[in-house]
Amino acid sequence: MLTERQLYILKAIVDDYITNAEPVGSRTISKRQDINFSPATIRNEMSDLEEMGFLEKPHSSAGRIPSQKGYRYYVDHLLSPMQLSSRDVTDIRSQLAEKFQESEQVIQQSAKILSQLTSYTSIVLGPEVFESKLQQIQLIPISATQAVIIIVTDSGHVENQTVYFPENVSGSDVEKVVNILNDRLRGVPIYQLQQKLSQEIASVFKKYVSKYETMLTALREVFQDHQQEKVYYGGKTNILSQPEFNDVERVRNILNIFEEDALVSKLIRSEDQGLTIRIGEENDFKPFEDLSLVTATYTLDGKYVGTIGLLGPTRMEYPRVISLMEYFSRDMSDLLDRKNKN
Amino acid sequence: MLTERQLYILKAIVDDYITNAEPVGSRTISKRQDINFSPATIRNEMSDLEEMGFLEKPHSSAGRIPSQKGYRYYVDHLLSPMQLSSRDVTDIRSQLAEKFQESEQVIQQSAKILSQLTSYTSIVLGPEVFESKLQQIQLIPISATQAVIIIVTDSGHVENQTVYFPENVSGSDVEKVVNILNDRLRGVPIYQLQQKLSQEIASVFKKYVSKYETMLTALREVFQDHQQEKVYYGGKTNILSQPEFNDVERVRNILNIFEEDALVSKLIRSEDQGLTIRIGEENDFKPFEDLSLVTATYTLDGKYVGTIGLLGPTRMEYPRVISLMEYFSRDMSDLLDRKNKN
DNA sequence: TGTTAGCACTCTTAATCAACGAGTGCTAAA
DNA sequence: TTTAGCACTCGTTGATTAAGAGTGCTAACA
Repeated sequence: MLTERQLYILKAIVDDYITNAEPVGSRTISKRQDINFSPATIRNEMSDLEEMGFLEKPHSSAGRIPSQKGYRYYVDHLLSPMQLSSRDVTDIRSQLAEKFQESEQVIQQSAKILSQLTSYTSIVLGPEVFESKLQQIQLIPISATQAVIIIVTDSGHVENQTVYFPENVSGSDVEKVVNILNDRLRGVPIYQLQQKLSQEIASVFKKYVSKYETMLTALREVFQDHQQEKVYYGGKTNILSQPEFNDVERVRNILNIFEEDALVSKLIRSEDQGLTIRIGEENDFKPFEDLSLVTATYTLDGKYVGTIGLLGPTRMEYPRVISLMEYFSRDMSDLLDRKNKN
Repeated sequence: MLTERQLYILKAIVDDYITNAEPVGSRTISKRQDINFSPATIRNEMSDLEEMGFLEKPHSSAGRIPSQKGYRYYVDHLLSPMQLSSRDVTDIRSQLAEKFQESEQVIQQSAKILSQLTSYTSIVLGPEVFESKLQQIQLIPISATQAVIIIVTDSGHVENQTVYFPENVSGSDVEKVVNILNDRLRGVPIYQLQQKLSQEIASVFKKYVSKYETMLTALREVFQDHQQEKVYYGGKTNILSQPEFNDVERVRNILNIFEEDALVSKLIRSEDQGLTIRIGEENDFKPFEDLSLVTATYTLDGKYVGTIGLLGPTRMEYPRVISLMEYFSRDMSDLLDRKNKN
C-alpha cells in the first residue's frame, strides 16, 4: 500500500534522523543525490506518510521525525543490514581473542566491545547457572562453626558461600557429608539441588551423620541462593552521550534501573532464539518508552545459555546494530563451544 | 586571628549554604534568632572574611558562599559533630543485623545504608585479600586440560579461577600438586603466594611432579591476579540529585570514574587510621575538584582491612557525615570482629 | 494527472531590552 | 563600634522582535 517512492522517502528520513537526531525537512531529502523530486513533492508524500502514522511532527514548522510505527516499518521492511567493516571485525577478533580464559571473561569482554563499537549501553545476561550441572562440592572448614562451601559446575563456574553451623560439627561428619553429596549429586542440574537434597539426601544423612539437621538446614540455605542469572554491563553511561538524554532526572531513572539486576534481567531476557528488536513502548516498560532494545541469544552446544542486549535511543543505528548483534551472537556461541571442547 | 563574631558568622554561612545550596546574604544571617546585628554589620564582617579567603562571591550582587578554605576551616574548627538521631541508629542496627552472613555482605550492606542515609555516594573498599592468609587450595578437574583452582583464605574469602593445562595432566599429578601446595602454603599471606611459589615450591614440584612446568606456569598466572581490593558502591546515582550536578557531561565523567575500580580504589584509599576529609581540590584529582570525600578505615582484630568513603558535593553535611562515618567505622569493625570470633 | 514554483503562515530560537530584586559597599550619623 | 540609608551592580524574568526553517495550499506547468 506504500508506493515505491514513499518507501524510499521514509527510509531516507529514518536514515537521516538516525544520524543527525534532528527533524528532517523536505528540502534536505530532495537535495539528496538519489532523489530527483522537488521539496514540494516530498512534502506531499511526507504529509501522506504522516497521515498513515509513519511520521510525526514535533511541531508544525519543524521537519518530520519517524514515529514508533515508522521505526518498526523501517526495521521490518526497509533496512539494509550493513556489512560490518573489516576494521570492526578485526577489532572484535583481537579484543576477544586476547581474553580467552574464562567463560565469564568472554562475556564481560563482549559487553565491553559491544558498547564501545556502538556507544550504546550493552547488557549481557550471563550463562544461567541452573542450566549447568554439578561437578563437585567442597566444604572447607574455617573454624569450628564456620565453613566455606564451594560448588563447581561442569561449565567451570564456581559459586561459594560461607555457612555457619549453630553447633560444633566434627571433621569426620563434614567429610561424610561431602562424600555423600558428591556421590549423589554429581551431574545434577543446579536448579534441582535443593529438591534432591530434601528428597533423597536427607534420609541418607540421617543414617550416617550425627548432627544431620544442622548440616541440612545450612545446605538448604546455600542451594537456595544460586538460581539467578548474572548481568554484565558495558558502557553504562554511554546513553548519556545521546543528545536526547540531557535531562539529569531522566538519566538518573535509567541509571537506577541498571542497579537492579533482577529487573534488568527480566526486561532483557528473551525466549526466542535469534534477534529481537523492541522499539520504545514495545518494551512495555515506562522508563524505556523512548529507548530501543535489541537482543540476541547465544548458545553453548546449541542450547540457550544467555542473552546479549543493546540499549539505545529509539533513534538507533539499526543496520549496524543488527549486524553487530548477529555477529556477536554467533561468535560468542562459537567461542564458548570451542572453550567447552578444550 | 578571627574574632568570636566572625567565627559565628562563618559557621552560620556554611551551615546555611550546606542546607540550601544558595549563596547566603547578609540579611539572611542577621534574621537568625541567635544573631543580633544588623545586615550592615554582617556585611562588614563578610567582607573581611572574604578578604581572608574564607568566603567568595559567585558575582557581585549575590550572597557569599564558602570557599574551599572556608569549608576546611569549618571542618577543622567550627563544626559541632551532630549527635546521631536514635532513629538513625536503630535504622542502621536493624539493617545491618539482618544481613549477617558473610563479611562481604556486611560491607555491601554498609555501603547501601550509608548512601541511603546521606543521599551521597558511598564507596567502600573491601577487605584486602592480601591481608589474609591462605587456608586451603583446591584444584578441581573439569576436563583433561582444564581445572578450577579455588583459594580459600582464613577470613573465609574465596577466590577461584579456571586454569588451562596445555598438555594433559594426570589425576595423580594434580593430587600431588594440591597436597604440596596445602602443605607448604597454608598460613602464607596471599600476597606472598607467588613469591613462595617460585622460591620454594618450584624445586619440590620438580622432584615429585612429572609435568611440573606446565603446572607451575598455570599456578603462577592464578596467583598473579588476586591482589586487588574490591570496591563496593552505594547510591551511585545519588550524586545526580544534588543541584550542583545538573550538567549531564559532568555527571557522565564522574560516573565513568566509578567504572574503573582500580582508580577509585587509589583515590579512596587512605593509610591513616581514623577519619579523613578531603575537600575539593584536596583530592588532587580534577574530576573531584568540587566534590568532598570523607573516608574512614575499618579494622579486623585491630588491623586495617578496608576503607569506607562518602563522596558528595563540597557543600556536604559534614556534621552528620562525620558522625555517621565514625559510627560505621566502629560498627563495621565490631561486626567483623564478632563474625571472626564465631 | 502528477509535479513543482510560489507564497502565506506557523512555530521555534536567539537576541535585545526593560523591570525587578537581591545583595553589596560606602558614607554619615547615632 | 554599630547601623541606617542609599546608590550601584548584576543576574533573573518576561516581553518583544527578528530571523529562519519548514509546512501546506494554490495555481501553473508538462
